Amino acid sequence: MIREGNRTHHVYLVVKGWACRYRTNSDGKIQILNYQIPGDFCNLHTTLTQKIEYSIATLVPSVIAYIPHGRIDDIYTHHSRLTRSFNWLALNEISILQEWLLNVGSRPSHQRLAHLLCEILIRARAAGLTEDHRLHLPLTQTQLGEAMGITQIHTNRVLKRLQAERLITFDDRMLTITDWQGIKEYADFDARYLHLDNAEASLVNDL
Amino acid sequence: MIREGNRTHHVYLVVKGWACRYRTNSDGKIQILNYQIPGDFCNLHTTLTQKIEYSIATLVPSVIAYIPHGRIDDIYTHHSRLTRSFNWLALNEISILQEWLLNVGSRPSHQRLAHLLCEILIRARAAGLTEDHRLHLPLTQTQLGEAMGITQIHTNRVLKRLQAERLITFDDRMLTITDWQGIKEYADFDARYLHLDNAEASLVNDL
DNA sequence: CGCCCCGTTGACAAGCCTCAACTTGAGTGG
DNA sequence: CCACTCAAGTTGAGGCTTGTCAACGGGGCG
Repeated sequence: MIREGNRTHHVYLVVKGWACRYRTNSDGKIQILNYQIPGDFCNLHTTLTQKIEYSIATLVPSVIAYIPHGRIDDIYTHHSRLTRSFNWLALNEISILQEWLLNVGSRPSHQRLAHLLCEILIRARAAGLTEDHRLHLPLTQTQLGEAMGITQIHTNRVLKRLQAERLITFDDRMLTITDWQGIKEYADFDARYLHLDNAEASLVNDL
Repeated sequence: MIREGNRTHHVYLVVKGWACRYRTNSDGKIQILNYQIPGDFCNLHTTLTQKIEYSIATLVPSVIAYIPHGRIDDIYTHHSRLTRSFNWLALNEISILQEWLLNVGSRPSHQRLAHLLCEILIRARAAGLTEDHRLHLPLTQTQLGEAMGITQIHTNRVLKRLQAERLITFDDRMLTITDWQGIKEYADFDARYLHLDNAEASLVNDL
């Protein structure tokens, strides 16, 4: 959708599908910075600076809403309640990024994957994408690895391990958490950082 | 200064000294999320939710300004220009966190350290803490390691390596970048993500 | 003097990466 | 309908990076 370094005059909102924000370093390695599911903005940054410092890609065919910057500027100047909501979204992104940094910086790969899957399940559930503890997860092992800073091959081995420990099953893009309490403890996962009790969804409806 | 999970009624601003935000996982490992130098806010988060999800500590004896939340709320409702500045600060923190995530997730430890030192030099320079390419850096090897997700022992080895490659010297808390162009290329460092050309400092003066 | 924090160094082990080969399934073109 | 290609996944062997454990030195401070 957009490449690092370009300019854009729109903010992108995922309506349907999956997208991700990522950066590449000079070795060509990709680091995924966050996933976006329906209801998530991809590039809040560009509401204040038009230059974009990361790339955005859809991971499956998706429906994306384009919101012109002028519209956002309008909100900033005339709707203080909505402006606070935007601020809230930015701070929420900080929370998630901090958790990812903790995850990548301090947990071994099996806990790292378990933690990522926990986050994905909770966020997907909030977006209405789950049935019980099942979820269509359209990510390849490569893309999961890029979010955790490990290779696709190692992601494969760690996925096998989580399945062998009877915490999940993952076949044909269908993820099932078979032991939610177990994986939460295994991953040291605490959902509070996602702030899902707050009314972030209302912002989307107001637009 | 504050521990994870507490509540606070103030936003902290570093006036003099060094502080850091960090999280600990259940193994007791610490991950530093950002350093704060004079002019930096420690906990913008608490402007919207009073619960704090990370700990904050000073790294040297420091001077910290306490700004009551009421004051910030006042700004949100009456000063739209300043509100935008706060929003800008939040988005800037996102930029830095994203860069840290890229650093920890995709670079080997020697590049990781080099990149961190580049960032520190640039930010310290903007805060007027440098003389030329020298800087009093009051961080222990343990604290540097906690920002990069590596152990103190390995940090020691990597520091030696950067010195052996004649990129830096670091003795008695005095850091000198002896080859700025060299270390930038070595670390794959591009300062744009810090947004130092923008007028973030003006916010502090206005308060 | 003794204690503690910080840094230094070495030996060894574990985790993860790289390289490589192979399988499967979906899509494409003859 | 079949051959071919390509993306995704699987598996094994070997090596590099980083962690762990342990010991030691120096400096600040009670």
